[in-house]
Amino acid sequence: MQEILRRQIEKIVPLTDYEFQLVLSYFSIGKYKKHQYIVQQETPVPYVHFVVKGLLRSFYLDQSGKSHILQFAMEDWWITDNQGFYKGENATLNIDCLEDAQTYYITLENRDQLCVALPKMEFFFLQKMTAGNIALQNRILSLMSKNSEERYLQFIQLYPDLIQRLPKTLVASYLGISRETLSRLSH
Amino acid sequence: MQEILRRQIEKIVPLTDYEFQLVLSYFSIGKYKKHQYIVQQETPVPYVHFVVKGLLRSFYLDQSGKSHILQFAMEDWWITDNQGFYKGENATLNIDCLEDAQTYYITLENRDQLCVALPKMEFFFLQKMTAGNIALQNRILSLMSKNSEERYLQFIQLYPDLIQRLPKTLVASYLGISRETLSRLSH
DNA sequence: GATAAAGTGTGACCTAAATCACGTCAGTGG
DNA sequence: CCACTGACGTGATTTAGGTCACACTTTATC
Repeated sequence: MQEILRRQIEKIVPLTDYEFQLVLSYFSIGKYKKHQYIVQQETPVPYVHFVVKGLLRSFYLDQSGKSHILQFAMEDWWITDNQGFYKGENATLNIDCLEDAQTYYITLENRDQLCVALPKMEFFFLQKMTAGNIALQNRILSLMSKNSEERYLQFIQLYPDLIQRLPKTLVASYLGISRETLSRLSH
Repeated sequence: MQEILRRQIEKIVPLTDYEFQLVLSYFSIGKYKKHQYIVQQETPVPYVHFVVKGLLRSFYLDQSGKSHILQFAMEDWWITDNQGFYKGENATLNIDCLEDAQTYYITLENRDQLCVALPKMEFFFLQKMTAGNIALQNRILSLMSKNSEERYLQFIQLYPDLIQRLPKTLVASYLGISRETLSRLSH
């Protein structure tokens, strides 16, 4: 179970058994049930979560009550409200579980201390953050330059494994289109 | 001129004079004229640029020939094609100068070596990347949840200094709306 | 195993924004 | 000083996608 985290880190920096145990010692384990919230708008965001099992989503509720999915996170993904977590502000997003889930979570203080104890972890986090940036930029360009169908096809291609676990309603909300429009696309 | 870079770094990590000279030694200075390209689609992306003077933009040309502005960069901002630069791929974006410009630029190898020579710089880059992530996520939510007018007003509010230096055509292209629609907004 | 709650498809209609097509004006460069 | 280019506004028309309203099916839940 912890191997999944180790494997991800080792794709970027090698770790001895001892070092990995050290890494782990900064994390806690959380178990959550479907529909459970782990971050709620207007409340603090103490943790970033590494998903070990299950499926979560972060979403924004706009003034008119519509929800917009910013991110999904299944096994091997990280999730939090970045703005709240890194700037120490209250959440603007909600995060809840689409399936029963288990995560390793860490506070910002612990993350920073981990980087002091094991400096190569800072490089790991920098690489992850960089990869996140690239993905976000591509999503922006996709929103600006592609129509609904093209975005849907791109999503299928990028996340073939995710799509099987998601109702189309949620995919639509991620793509920024209505449920009905998506329904009409998949003939 | 170099003070602008020093001030930005020192907002995150303190530097001695010696350390700052060390930092600088990894950068080169580039001067560019209005309309000049510093990154071109389908070619390598050797540098990330810190803008010291002037104004640049990165944009994506889609299949139909429409251009979509991903980012502006004026003094005190960083700019590159992230995907090309960090993954060592050819550019998918173009970057050109909207005004005569001057930058400090650095290769990925030099950045990494700088972080070895002065580890706190890695923390600096991590913080910058994190801030970038937050901004990108907010932009995505804005694209998904706001209409043209709301996005325009938000832009004015976020970048009051930028807007004075930009023709509305380019602002429209950044916001993902047509020139004409933007024109009709500002009554 | 009954009842409720999600998920999905589809028709009818509406609307924000794109597109096309002008005209005007300012700046720039030969 | 003239010609060209880019910026900007504005009308007329089109269109992708949103919204509303139903029906039907599948999945949870007590």
